[in-house]
Amino acid sequence: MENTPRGRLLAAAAHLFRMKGFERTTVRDLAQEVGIQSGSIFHHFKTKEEILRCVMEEVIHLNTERLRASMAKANSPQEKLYELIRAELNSIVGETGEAMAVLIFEWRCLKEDSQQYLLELRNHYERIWLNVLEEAKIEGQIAADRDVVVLRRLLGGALAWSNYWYRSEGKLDIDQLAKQTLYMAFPEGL
Amino acid sequence: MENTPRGRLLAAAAHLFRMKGFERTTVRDLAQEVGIQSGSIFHHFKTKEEILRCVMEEVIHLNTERLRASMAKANSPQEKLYELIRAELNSIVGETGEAMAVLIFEWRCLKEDSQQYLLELRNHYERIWLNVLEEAKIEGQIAADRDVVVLRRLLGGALAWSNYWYRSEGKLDIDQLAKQTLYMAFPEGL
DNA sequence: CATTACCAAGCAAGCGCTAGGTTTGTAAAG
DNA sequence: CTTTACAAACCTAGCGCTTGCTTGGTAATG
Repeated sequence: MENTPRGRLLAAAAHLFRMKGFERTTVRDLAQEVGIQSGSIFHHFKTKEEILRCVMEEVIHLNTERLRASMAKANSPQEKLYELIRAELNSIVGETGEAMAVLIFEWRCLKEDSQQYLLELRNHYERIWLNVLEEAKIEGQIAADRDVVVLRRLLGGALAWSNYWYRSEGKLDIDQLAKQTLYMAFPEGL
Repeated sequence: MENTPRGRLLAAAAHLFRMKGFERTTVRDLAQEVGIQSGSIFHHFKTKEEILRCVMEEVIHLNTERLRASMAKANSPQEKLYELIRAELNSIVGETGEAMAVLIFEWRCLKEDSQQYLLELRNHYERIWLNVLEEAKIEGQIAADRDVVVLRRLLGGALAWSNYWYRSEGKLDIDQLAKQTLYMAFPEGL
């Protein structure tokens, strides 16, 4: 996030929303976190909900870009699968982890139209995944009788969950976890 | 849930908390759902938080029992793994699905001591899983270089996620999904 | 001298929860 | 049977507090 008043607010919001949840975080909490008065927030954002939407929008954009970048350096389908997993894992347990958790947990706090808009962004992200999975299936890295959509959902859940339990200070580093996940999801490819 | 005023309140609470979240659900919403006045709720529960705790407590107990029951009819480690997956999947996408989602999403709304108490119940549940996984590893159904705790977490995430996307009306039934999950997680055993 | 960033004060609405009284179901006592 | 007793279930009314947000103004920057 940029070091503007707006950027600082979004960073603080991601942190507080993650810790306490959107509803339990008051605009006064948020204001205190960045050292301004609660009313001043509404100079930067129209509503509290807009802050949430911006946090989510930003993290989706960031991670879609990350996913694209990781595809650039991968060649074989096998390598692509590993890089996808590693990229998503980094999104979830890395710097953007708080915002990712917010994206998942505070979804219901958005109004209908915000949900619709973000859903489209999210679909672009998922398309990247599905394209690679379909390609890998054609090339035989994934067994013919497996549904790639179901596979993506199972895998997405497994990865998303790591936000809950994974701590980078532990003995398991991200690349190891990515390998374990790859091994779990794509035994045929190894 | 029993058909008592209390039971009806808990069922309605699970439903509303799932749809709107704990904070966004007011005691007035809840009262309207069961057809009483908002003040009457506090004849049955001391606080709103207690309602949440009871919903969670009940679903953990229910599912632990379900897990135990499913173990009773399984023999081989392989069969046990399948039954565990099937049981957890039924907890997540079946009747208790709403309460399960509440357990996951509204955790932060609990006070510290409620969290501590429920964590212990949750640990009993997880122990059943880990015992079976460790047994399966000893018997060679799980490769020696795989960490069963990590495996359980990946698998737990994949299953929990199904609460998001799985609809029983679709073409994929629960047993099929359980098989796909088993296949993903334990390729060695097949 | 406009734009951006902020403060101070407070409003209207909604919140969880309480107090005190009323109804309803049940079962023993007369 | 009827009466009495009593607790569980519920209602009415509203208190005290917090919430998101507004308004009208000030200070600093370029």
